[in-house]
Amino acid sequence: MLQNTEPVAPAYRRIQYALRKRIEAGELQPGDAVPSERELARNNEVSLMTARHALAELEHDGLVDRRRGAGTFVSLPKIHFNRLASFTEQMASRGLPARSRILCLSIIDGEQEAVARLALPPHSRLVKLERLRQSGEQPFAVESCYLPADEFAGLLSRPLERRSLFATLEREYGIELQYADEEVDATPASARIAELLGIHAGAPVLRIRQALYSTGGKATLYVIGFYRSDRHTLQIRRFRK
Amino acid sequence: MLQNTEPVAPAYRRIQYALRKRIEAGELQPGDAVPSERELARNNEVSLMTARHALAELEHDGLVDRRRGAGTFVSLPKIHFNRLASFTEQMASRGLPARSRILCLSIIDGEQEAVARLALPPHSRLVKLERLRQSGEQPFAVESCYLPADEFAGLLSRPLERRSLFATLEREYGIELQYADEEVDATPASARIAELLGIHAGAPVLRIRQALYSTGGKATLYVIGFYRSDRHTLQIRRFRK
DNA sequence: AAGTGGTCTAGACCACGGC
DNA sequence: CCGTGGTCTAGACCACTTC
Repeated sequence: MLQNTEPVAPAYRRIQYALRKRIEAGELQPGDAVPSERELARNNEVSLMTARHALAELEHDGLVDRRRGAGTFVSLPKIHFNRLASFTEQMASRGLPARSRILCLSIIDGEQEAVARLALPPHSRLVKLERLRQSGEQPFAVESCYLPADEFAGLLSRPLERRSLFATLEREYGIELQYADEEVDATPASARIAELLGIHAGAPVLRIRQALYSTGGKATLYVIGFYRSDRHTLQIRRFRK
Repeated sequence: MLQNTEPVAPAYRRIQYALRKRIEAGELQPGDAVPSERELARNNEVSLMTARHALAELEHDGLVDRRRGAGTFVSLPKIHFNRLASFTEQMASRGLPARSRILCLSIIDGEQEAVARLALPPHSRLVKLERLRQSGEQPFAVESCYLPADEFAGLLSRPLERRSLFATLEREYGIELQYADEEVDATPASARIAELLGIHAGAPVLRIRQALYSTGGKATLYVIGFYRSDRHTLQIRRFRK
């Protein structure tokens, strides 16, 4: 007879989940000791190896530090370097007011560069969303996003004024963005860009071209942005190994 | 009586080491199956958990992929995105000829920005090394490096024309560079930079300021570089999580 | 069906840290 | 000294993939 086998999380996952929640809730602060392997084993009625597995993975994820002879401690909140974040998220993390104005939202064709970067057949139709990014009243970037029209034509009727594109893609389309490859260079502002950004034509702006990939390595979004370089610097951390 | 207890690597480390060597030697190619947990346990006379530990860490390090029911396989050689690399290394990885001309190598003081970024006392003396970077005969960047003069005055008599600064620091000074924080923006070329790079004054160039940190998070090297943006674009990969 | 990785047990001894 | 994490055993059952 078939049991009603609802999938149950492994013990070590449940232990991790409980600890994560206590850390996120602030009940366990950075530097605080978390329960030892033996304690976790007793309290959760699992063997030492299982409790150990839970803590070892948490350490690997950077949530805790383990010190032999001393214990396991909540680690300092890790700074996310090189994290792919939406404009809205970036501004929020700096405590700045984020606004954007939609300059263009339509279906286009003939954007060869975007089509190529999205690995689509030539002449594919695209949704184009162009926005002026502002911090308060100060404009500092013009960003154009391109997506395959086949899948995302519905975006034309979404409230993109109010909700971030990332959020819409993730919540309404179930898209899980994974990473972006970016190409950065410096270029003189065109007359149009200059006017939108309130600078002189020909002034240097930072140009960032991003191809964003979702689960499975599928290219789903291509973005070209022009940034006033007096109001925006790009921060990167690179590692030797 | 004290045994001659020469420290011996744990069993799982020895297993990892052996597998790593076989992979590096090309005996195990990407996609090839590596011995299963049970095989490793038998052959190395360890328990299953120990063999498992060895493979689990190798997976975590990205050397192998594990698939339940199928086996453990050598993973595709991972590409190092966002790797901190010297000019010499970067050019080599693209198969381009790298050259540089030293414009200035001396001890200076009064470079406040560099002093601040290196977290040194206000009027510290610095070694300044300024170089014109060329790919073949084409100049494409001017880079100025600053290091604390106290530690690195000896650089003045090193053969920096022939050997990369990174290599000199790593081999002769035992410095282990770990990571760099970079700030990128666009700026108009000054008259001097323009002349060196063979472009017009005021043309947009990419400005990259790097603080390089060695083991222990110590700031060791500060670099300001100006890059012709028609010959150099910066590539970054950002991750969502 | 045979083999694989995933989870887990109920112990053991060791090396190390802090008191 | 005691408690901590680090390593390890000799098994077990399960879920999954491959054939």
